[in-house]
Amino acid sequence: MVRKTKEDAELTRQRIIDAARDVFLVRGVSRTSMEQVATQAGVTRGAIYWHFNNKTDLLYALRDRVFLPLIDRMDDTLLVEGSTDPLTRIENFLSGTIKVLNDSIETRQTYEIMMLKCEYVDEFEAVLRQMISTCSGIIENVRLTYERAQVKGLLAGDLTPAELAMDTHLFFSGLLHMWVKDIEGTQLRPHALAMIKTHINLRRK
Amino acid sequence: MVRKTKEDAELTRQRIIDAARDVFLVRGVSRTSMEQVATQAGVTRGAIYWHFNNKTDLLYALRDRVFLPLIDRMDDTLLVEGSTDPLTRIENFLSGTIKVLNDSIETRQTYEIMMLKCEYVDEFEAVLRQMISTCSGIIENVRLTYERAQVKGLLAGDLTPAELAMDTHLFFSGLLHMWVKDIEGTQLRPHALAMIKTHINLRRK
DNA sequence: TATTACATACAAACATGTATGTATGTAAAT
DNA sequence: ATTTACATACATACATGTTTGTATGTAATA
Repeated sequence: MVRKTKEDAELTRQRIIDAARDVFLVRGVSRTSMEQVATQAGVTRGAIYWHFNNKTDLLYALRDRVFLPLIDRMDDTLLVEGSTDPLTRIENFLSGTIKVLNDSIETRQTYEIMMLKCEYVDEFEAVLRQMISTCSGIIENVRLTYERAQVKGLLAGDLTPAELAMDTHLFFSGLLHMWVKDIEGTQLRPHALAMIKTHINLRRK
Repeated sequence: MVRKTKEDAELTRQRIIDAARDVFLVRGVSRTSMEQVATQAGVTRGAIYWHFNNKTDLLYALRDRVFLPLIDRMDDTLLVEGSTDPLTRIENFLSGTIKVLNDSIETRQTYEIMMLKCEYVDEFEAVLRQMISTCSGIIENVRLTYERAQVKGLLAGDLTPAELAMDTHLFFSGLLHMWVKDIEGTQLRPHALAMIKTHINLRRK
């Protein structure tokens, strides 16, 4: 039994998180035992319990590693006025998220676990509430961006930015769910970016 | 131990399904033991195993009781030409599903269990595949209905019926997910019908 | 030396599926 | 109409296994 440096301990911790992700993906969170995670990580259960209080904490760590960077990215894409028009900024925000899903297997798998492989009961219901709260933030940012588009005369039809933002949010929420469910990546994934473009074009004058 | 008539046995079976739904909703499918379902149903585990092979079969029964009628309803609303125009038929199909969710606690709870309280692993992955297959059928029916709307000159913009059908499907998929997640029914549920109307209006000339 | 980052051992609880027991329904024979 | 044989619809008991969390041990770091 070899004690480690702090850096080594952190590597062990990350290795445990990676292992959890692998096993959660196959077995689902509830049916995964801590022994299985330990085996996958090449440590013992004692090590897991040193780093994490329980399975839920492990799942939190897994989730935070992926979702926090995504949320940080959101403000950059939507609210920072650059050379692109507001509608293109919304499109870039949506397609950027799809690109991250395409590029990062970690992100992809974490989404899949959160959407299809865990049950929102007990202490985990709070996570659902957080997700809904994050959605409210996103909707607000999209609404603000649609307002900018309206001011610039870019919007078709006579719907309000709030209505458009809600419609877009529901569209994108559905897209994410269907994207994740397209496990073999043949039915929806190849078309996701085109669908986003279509969606934005539907509201462009 | 009193043996029952066939009719009584069927009542026992339905009572077990109802009990399972109640317990699954609170504890999640995986964390629910068959003993808990038995207690809730007022029978013993032996009775459950008489009627169902295992927990997965019980979950199938629960699901089928709700989803089969919904799927049957689909063709009626979309494909049967009545006095209403095709866009209104799409709107009625979408809002009709929301109305069923509002009116039937059983439907509502089953959706919640299927979306938030179970993990799609092992034998249950097949259910996910079935759901995706059902979605394809819905998309096709919506596309056909959008085509009818196009022939009648009701569509705004220059998108194809296939593109519109896909956008609508993703919107509605997102709406269902967010609707189900609005557990306290205060954030999205009161506005769902209006959002559907908005969505359809966005494509009406 | 004290603390850390683990590994190993212990204790307890729970859950599943199956075997067996039992009372009653049902159809057929008398 | 009564009796019998069988099947049914459960309840109870059995057998087995797994999993969790915690206590304790241990080598290395700080």
